[in-house]
Formats: sequence, C-alpha cells, structure tokens
Amino acid sequence: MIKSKIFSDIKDSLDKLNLKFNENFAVEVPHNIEHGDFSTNVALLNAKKNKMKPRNMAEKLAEILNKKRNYKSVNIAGPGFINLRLANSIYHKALADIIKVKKKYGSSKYGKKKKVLLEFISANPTGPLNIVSARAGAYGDSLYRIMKFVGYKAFREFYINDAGNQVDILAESLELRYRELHGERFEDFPPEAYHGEYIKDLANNLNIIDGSKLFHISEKDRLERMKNYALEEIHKMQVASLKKFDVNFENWMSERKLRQEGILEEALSYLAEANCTYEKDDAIWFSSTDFGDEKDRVLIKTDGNPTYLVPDIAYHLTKYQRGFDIILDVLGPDHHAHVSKLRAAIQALGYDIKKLEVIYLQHINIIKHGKIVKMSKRAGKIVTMDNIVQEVGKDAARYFFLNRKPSAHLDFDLELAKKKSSENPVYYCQYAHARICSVLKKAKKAKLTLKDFDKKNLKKLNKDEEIFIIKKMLEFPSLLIACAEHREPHRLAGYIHDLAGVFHRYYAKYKIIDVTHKELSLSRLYLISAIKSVVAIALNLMGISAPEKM
RNA sequence: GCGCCAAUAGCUCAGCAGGAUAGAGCAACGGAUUUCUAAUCCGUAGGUCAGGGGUUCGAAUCCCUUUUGGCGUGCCA
Repeated sequence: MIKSKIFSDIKDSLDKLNLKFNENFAVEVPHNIEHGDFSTNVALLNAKKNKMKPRNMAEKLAEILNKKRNYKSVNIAGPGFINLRLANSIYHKALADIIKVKKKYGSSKYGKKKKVLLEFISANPTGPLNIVSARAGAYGDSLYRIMKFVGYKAFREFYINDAGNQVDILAESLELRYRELHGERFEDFPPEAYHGEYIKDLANNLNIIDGSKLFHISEKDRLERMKNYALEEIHKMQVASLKKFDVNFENWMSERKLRQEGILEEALSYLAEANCTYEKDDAIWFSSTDFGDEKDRVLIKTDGNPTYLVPDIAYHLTKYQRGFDIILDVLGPDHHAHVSKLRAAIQALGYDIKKLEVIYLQHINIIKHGKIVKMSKRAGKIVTMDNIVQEVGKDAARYFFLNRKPSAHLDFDLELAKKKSSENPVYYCQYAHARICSVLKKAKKAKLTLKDFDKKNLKKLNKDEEIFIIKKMLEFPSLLIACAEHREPHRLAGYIHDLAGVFHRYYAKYKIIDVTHKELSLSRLYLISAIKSVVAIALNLMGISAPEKM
C-alpha cells in the first residue's frame, strides 16, 4: 500500500522532470535503519539512460519528492540511493488499516484464482509415514495455506502407489507373518520383505477377523485378501498420522483406481496416436529422445506389465485434464531423472510443459548420538512421523521443517530436538503471542479497553521502536506473496521470528499499561493487538498453534 | 563420463530476482527481574560468503571454471 504510493510518487516526479526510466527499479526497506524508511535505486539504474551521473539524477528527483507532504525527508546517499523518511501519521493510518481487516491481513488477490494442484508426500502405502514424509507434509501443507491466502485456488493431493511390485511384496510379507501365527517358522525372513513390527500387528488383527479360514482358499485369493487388508489398514494409519500433524488433503488419488478406470491404456493410446511409441525386443518403447531425454524408455515390459512410468504419465494426464494452471509436484531429490521422462511424455501428449513444476525437497539425515542413522523401510528401521510428533510436538516439528529452504539438506538431531523444547525457536514466536494475550487480559482488568479508543491518539506512538514494528508488519503481505511465488514457506518462519523479536524487545523496554497515561496505554495496546493478530495469522499459515497462555 | 542439488560464524541455518557496514538461533563469556509471564531483554566474542575468473556504478546473490560433498543415470517403484 505504502510502497505502491511511493512508486507512483517517484514515477510522477520522473515524468515531471522529463526523465526516461525503466519501471524495474526497487523501493525497499533498507537493512540499516539510519538509511531511512524506504530507499530506491531508481537513479542508479536509470542515470545512464538520461546521460547523467546517478547522484545528479537522484538530487533532481529528491528535490521534487521533498515538496510532497507525505515525506518527512528525502536524502541522497552513497552512489545515488534516494532515502525516504515518511511522516509518522502515514504509519498510524496503516496500523489502523491492519486492525480493520483483522484475520484477513496479508491476504490478497495476487494469485488471480489460478487453479493450483499441490501433490506432496505420496508415500508408498506399505508402512508408516516417515520423517521424509513429515518434511514434505509440513512443506506442502504450508505452501498450500499460503497460496490459498494470497488468492490461488489451491488443492492438495496425495497419490497412493497402491499397485505394482511394492504392494505385492507387502502382501507376501503379511502372508509370512500370518503363517507364523499358525505355527510356521522362517529361519531367514526374506530380506526383500517388509520387516516392520506393524506387519506383525496387521497379521494379528487379520487373524482375529479371519482366523485360519484363509488357508482354505486359493493362494491367489489369499494374497488378494492380504493385499486389500494391508492397504486399507496402512492407509488408515497414514491418515491418522497426518491428522496429528494437521495435514489434510482435498483428494486421494489411487493408482489402482487409475488402472481400473483404464487411464493407463488411455495414456498409452494417446502416445501411440502421437507416433511416440514403437515395439522392440518384445517390449513397447517411448521415443522420449525426441523430447530431449537421453535415451528411449520402456513402457510395457517383455512380461506384458507396464513400467512405473506408465501410471505416472496417466496420473499426470489427469492433472492436465482436470484443468489446473499450475501443477506442483513435491518430490525427493532422487526423482529428477524420472521427471525428465515424465516431462518428455507430457510434451508428447501435447500439453504445456511449463505448467508442471517440480520441487525437490532435499534429504534429511537423522542424527543420533552424533551419527547418521541409516533408514530402511523394508527392514523396519525408520523414524516415523508419529515418533517426531510424539517426541517434539506438532508445533515444534512443523516449525523445524519449515525453517529451512526446500533445496537445503537437513540434519535432524533427534537428541537435540527431544532434549529441551524451550531451545526451539518456535516457542519464542508462540511466547510473543501468549505474552500479548496476557497483557491484554491485564489491561481488561484495569478497565482499559480498545472500544473507547480514539484513533487520533495514535500520534502518541512516536517511539522509533513503535514505528519500526508497524513497518515490520507492513512487510507481511508482500512477504506472503514472495513465499507463494518462490514456493518457499520457510521465509515466513524467519519473518515470525523477527516480528516476535521486535515485540519482545519493545516489551522489555517500554511499559504498555500505565493507568496514569490512559491514551498512551490504549495506543500501545492497539499496537500490540495488531502484532498479536499478525503473529496468529502467520503461525496458522505454518500450521502452528498460537497459544493464549504458556 | 553425464545430469541434478548443495558449500555463508565452532554447530544448525537465514540473507527477500544484484544494493549501502553479511544476519539469527544454539554453544562460550559478562550483565538485567520486589515485572505487563525471565520460554524474555542488554552486552562481548566469533567471517578470505569453498578457490579463481567474468558481467556491473555495486556480487554471498547472475555467468564461466576448479575443488569438495549428497543424489541420480534400470524392462525396480
């Protein structure tokens, strides 16, 4: 709001001076507070165009801007920056605007209702969700919340790989545990089978339901029963874990369903129609080299079964058919080779490749006793999402995962995360919220309520810290847009921490409630209630609770 | 070999499409409380932004290159 006003003031002034300029100049809040409230590099970027020195151009511009009423001062600094200081009244008005829109502060129409599909986690339904899924969950869900808040029509989707090899192995693993319950012994449990304890639990429960009657049906039917039972139960388990982590999905897409509905054949036939498939060595190939892949890929194996590429192409076909403008896949870093094949297929099908955007979340190392823990899903040695939520709590876990950018590797030190929760920065942020609630409560007891507050008194907010806090809050809307645009929710984590810090310092330095100065107290209460609101909105966008008391 | 990702304080990480003196947290050291909640605040110390080159008025940020680490490069998913 304020920024765009400054933009237009600068443009007006340039026009008045008949100076040429490119609109890509910046108006930003300088790191160093002594450089003013805002600064612009417009003269640095455009001096050449006007055959002037940057400082000369800046001086001419400053002269015009100084005549405008909104500016306390306009100075030239360094190589030709223009530093602007605004009148306090501008900030007071902005503060009132924040209070006015309440919970909607920071929301916008930036996304223009574009339809966005966010696919994330999409773990195999063969066991409990692990820490990798936890990171993906925290990331995907928060990005969803932010994108929705800034005006995108966003949807979350979980793709269930409930068909293919892995699932067959799952059924066989369950079969083995089931047979153990009926007296059989396996000296060497097959290494490729799933070893987790949950398989034993599943066998126990299945045995309670079906008893020994599964021995009286054909092996094929028995394995089918095993598969269906395991898939259903593990899905329930995963949904329960996600619920505890506050992650929901608008849609669950099942690979089996895609297969049953003939989408795989549909995708294959489109590829054939586009002349992108051929037969060789008893297999069907996709000529992906035509689309920049390094070699052609097999679609249908010699044994007649499709490779994993086919259902994935079919799945993405549905994403396009459903009319999304932006298709975001959140994947592990080991998928990038796969994605190049997928991109080739999408081009072959004639769809706009630019709509598909892949975000790679880098690996997580679990550190235990200073050593990296190797995880293996099949061997049952994993740190689960439930473990993390139980041990460090949902709020801390989500903050922890969101505090780093997606492209960065992440070391998760279990001992440290478990040790003392107060060491976690999330409490610093939440405490700011709780503290404000506590002050507001106290104010109420002292009969100070904002109902009979006259905004004219906002001029009493004249301390540097108070203006600084308002400035900080004014950054919030554009910060959210940046988070959405760059798909980087971690910036929000940093922002809340900053805002909380600004508040804590203010709190330590100034008394908010002072019954002998009623107007000043009310003004300050007004200010901190705005902080409270922004902190709450931001925490909520990260899926973290904003406690009233700690 | 080729491809993708990374390298910033002792540790874990930020650094907002190039801006002015590179910032937090933790760890270390020294202080602040008869409080509006100390889960807080103030201070000290800590850096060749992996090395080198280029573009620019200006580079941690963009380009090239070298080094180091992770991952990938299946008729597994």
